[in-house]
Amino acid sequence: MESTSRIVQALGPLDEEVKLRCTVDCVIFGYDQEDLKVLTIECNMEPFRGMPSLLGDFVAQDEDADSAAKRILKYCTGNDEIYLEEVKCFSKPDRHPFGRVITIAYYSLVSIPQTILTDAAGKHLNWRSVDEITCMAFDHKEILDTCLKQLRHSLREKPIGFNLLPKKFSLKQLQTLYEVVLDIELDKRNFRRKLRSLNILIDLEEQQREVNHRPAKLYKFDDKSFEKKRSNGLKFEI
Amino acid sequence: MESTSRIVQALGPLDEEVKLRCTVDCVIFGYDQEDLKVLTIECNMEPFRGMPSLLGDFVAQDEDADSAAKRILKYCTGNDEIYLEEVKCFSKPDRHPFGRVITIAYYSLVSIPQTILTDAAGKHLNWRSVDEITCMAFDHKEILDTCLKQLRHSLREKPIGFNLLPKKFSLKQLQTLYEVVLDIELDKRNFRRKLRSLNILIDLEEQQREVNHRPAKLYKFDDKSFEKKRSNGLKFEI
DNA sequence: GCAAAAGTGTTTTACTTACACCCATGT
DNA sequence: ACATGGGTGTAAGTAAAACACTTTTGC
Repeated sequence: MESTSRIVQALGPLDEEVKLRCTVDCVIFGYDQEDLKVLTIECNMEPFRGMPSLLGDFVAQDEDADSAAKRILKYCTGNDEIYLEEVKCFSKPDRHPFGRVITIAYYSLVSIPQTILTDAAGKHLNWRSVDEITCMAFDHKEILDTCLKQLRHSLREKPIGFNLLPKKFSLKQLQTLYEVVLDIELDKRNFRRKLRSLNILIDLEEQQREVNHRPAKLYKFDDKSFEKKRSNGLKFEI
Repeated sequence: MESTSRIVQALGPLDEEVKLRCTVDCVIFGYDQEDLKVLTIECNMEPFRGMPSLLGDFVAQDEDADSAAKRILKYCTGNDEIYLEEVKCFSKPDRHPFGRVITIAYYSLVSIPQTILTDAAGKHLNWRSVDEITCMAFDHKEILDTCLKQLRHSLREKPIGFNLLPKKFSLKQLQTLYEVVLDIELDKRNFRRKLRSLNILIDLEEQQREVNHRPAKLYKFDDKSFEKKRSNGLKFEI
């Protein structure tokens, strides 16, 4: 630091060299009742050509980072009412071969069967199992790992798992989701008791159809009720 | 989004207008056995002249955001071995009167009596009680509030409170710290039992001196032992 | 009627909460 | 000897964990 004034002024007029590019990258997690997947696009830039890349773009002049992330979600899925959480800024000086670029990383959560990838994007987009991705363009593998860690943490302390399921889901589907993403085993009866006690599910009085076994009851997440309970001190924890 | 290629390429050569300035702001929390305080500097820029401002600076060409934050800590305190946590990116297009500036906000934790503010910075720096700050330069009040919320959250789930105390501290000091920062009351015996069970404190077999009552035993935080226990699944929670 | 998954209670154990007295030091 | 805060244990209540059988549907 050259002088006090830099810090004192904090933000005075400066020369060009401190300007840099800023992007957002979205780790779009998807779930299809099997695997946790992540949406990738094939990179068409050397030296990463052909490698899977996260979905990202520059932050435009007239938008903030959140808006840029939502724009990407809308672009890929036609929808921007999607759970979105900022995770971390990646800013190593040499992280991008084309020059100084910092990236705000986000993750978001969708149910794969309920998500229609838009035509324009669809041609290039792939859902890949997070377990199977070993190598990605840029530092995207590091971003993915960081976001996955954050997802696992948030999943245990906030009721966000529902975003990975269809609007209507069975308790078994919900339990399996937690087991798959967190790589743990849960006791069926204890899991159900816990959710019953939280009182954040609405019984749709509807059943699964066309399953060759006893059909499960369907529920939806009662987000309004949860918000009310949370402000009264309800602690969600799986 | 104009075209697929922006997202596909993710980061191609672009014109100048997407470049912007990036700063870090540090919410340096300090504790003096009384109040939670935050380090501020008097803003010398219109239209915020005279108002308290957080400590911040531009991210330099050859450093990442973490390094910039550490540089600020070193500049203010002569020390960069300080607890530091990234919180959020602030990026509204109109947040800064001098043009497009995005800011990565961090908070850090120090014990005020153990912290010597460096001469150069000292002239302009003030510790202010977080309760008493109503108005700050730029969007720094919003940044402070966000970081304070994050601190309160992290304090309950990670053993970081020690960073606000001297290296040697009594159990009473530790309890009071939690009570002050979280604005709650804790039961003395239950608090002590919990810490004993976590087994993350080292009894220094030393006592307070020059107090006009029974002297308290002094402890230090056993960070190495905690890291070992944490990787074996120990959950810290106050 | 059989295969396949849904649904349901109880007991044991661990953790959390509430609570009151004696102890060591300085003055 | 007294004022001040330091230090300790127990009992009751609540939440977590472990565990097995009956029910409903499709074929």
